[in-house]
Amino acid sequence: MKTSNTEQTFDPNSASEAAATSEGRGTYDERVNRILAAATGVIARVGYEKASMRQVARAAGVSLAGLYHYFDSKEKILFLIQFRSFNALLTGLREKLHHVEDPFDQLRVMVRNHTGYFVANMASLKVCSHELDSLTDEAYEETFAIRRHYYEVTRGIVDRLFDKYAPDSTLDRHVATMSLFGALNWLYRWYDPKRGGSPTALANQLATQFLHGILGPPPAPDAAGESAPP
Amino acid sequence: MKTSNTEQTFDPNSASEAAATSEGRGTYDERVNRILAAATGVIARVGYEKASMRQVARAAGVSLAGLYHYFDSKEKILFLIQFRSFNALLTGLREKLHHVEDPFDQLRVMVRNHTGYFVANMASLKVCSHELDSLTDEAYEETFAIRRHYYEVTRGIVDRLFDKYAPDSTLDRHVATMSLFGALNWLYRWYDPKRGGSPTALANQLATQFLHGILGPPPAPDAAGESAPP
DNA sequence: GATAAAACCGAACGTACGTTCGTTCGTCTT
DNA sequence: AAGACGAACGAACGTACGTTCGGTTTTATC
Repeated sequence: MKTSNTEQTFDPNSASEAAATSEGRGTYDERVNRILAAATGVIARVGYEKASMRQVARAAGVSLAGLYHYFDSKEKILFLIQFRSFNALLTGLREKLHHVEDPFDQLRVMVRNHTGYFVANMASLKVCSHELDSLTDEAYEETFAIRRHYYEVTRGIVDRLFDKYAPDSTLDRHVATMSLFGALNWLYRWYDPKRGGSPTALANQLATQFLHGILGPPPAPDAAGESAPP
Repeated sequence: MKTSNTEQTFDPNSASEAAATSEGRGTYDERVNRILAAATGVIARVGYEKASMRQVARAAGVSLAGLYHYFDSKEKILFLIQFRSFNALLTGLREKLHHVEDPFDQLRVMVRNHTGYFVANMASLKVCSHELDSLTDEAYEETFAIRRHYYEVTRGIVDRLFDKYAPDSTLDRHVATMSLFGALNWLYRWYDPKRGGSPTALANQLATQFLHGILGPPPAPDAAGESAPP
């Protein structure tokens, strides 16, 4: 009995209860993941609306009807791709933030986490950045909720940055946060891991630009000792 | 005889030779522009692939067949929307740059030009930012060429900024330029003119963040007199 | 008011899509 | 050996799409 995908709900927990019911070629979860990976590639290349289930089936090495044995619908495939990516981004970020205190370092952790996941899963994050509005109803609401959590965690870092290092700044914090997301979510349009610099250099530069951008030139060499970042 | 749209080429010059051959409801060009505006709204709302010619025709107040009297194909409609927007962005920027010398001010001009055109034509720029890869062959090449020119003008400003104010910076100038485009092209995802601040405040903040971001804190209060922006 | 061109439209054509149906083939369990 | 179930597939269904065709109405010119 398969637990999640053949049901009608949008519960994205994908682990089967039984570990390996059939070993024809990998477990059930492994076959799901392989098909999802193929679908991610196709959707990233041609876009969700233009990607046909026949294309996905061919790329995954199954028949068109076989595809529907694993997924209820085309939208469910997109939902799973997005939900898993956003979830990985968010939980990865929350874990890494536990070990860091200063908002200056937290911002660097956030940028490194995002670019790191991007470089390791370029197709997935392209689909996440480009197909934000392709889901409908509950599937949309559910991914939207995670994205809002991701925003709020990031916004919290930005708030603490302003409060600690630039409490008198007139910059709008929402605009600042969204400009950071813009720089990050635009990566899929131009970054080429073969030609661009190393992922770490990319993350460092994006974080540095953002930090200098909102903290600006130090007010003047006269204030108290807590005005300069460590 | 109509000059451009009914031909098979992708020449986007839209001015008819005869000023007003028909006055039923506006000139030929006015009718073309009204249909294009309606198409822009539909494509911005539901996406290019999902937008049907029937939907566009209904929004424009013409029949499905009547639509094909003005445009050869669906792709040509998207091409015209993108070509005209990119062209307006680029020529507007080039004009405004003529009166400005310092790269610091030039960058502010660029950001103001882009955000200003965005706020005045939100649907068009959403289509331009989101449907970059929906054109094929010559239509794609032609819009790609303008986008490259737009990049090169902006990159020139960034280069002069670095050369004049931060010649020893280790930041990658391509990454810096693309992060600026990311912040600008992501606007359509979140900026709401009713709730967000004024467009000028938005432009000022984005320009300030970018300038401080790449110029960083002044190296130290010991260098020569040309290290601080005017 | 006749004539020609432009403007416009209802109806259809062919195709590709997402999804479903009925069935077969193995492989477990009993 | 029998039964049950997961995995997989070929073929089809209904629909919506982009585009075209043949014709009618409107407008401009003489």
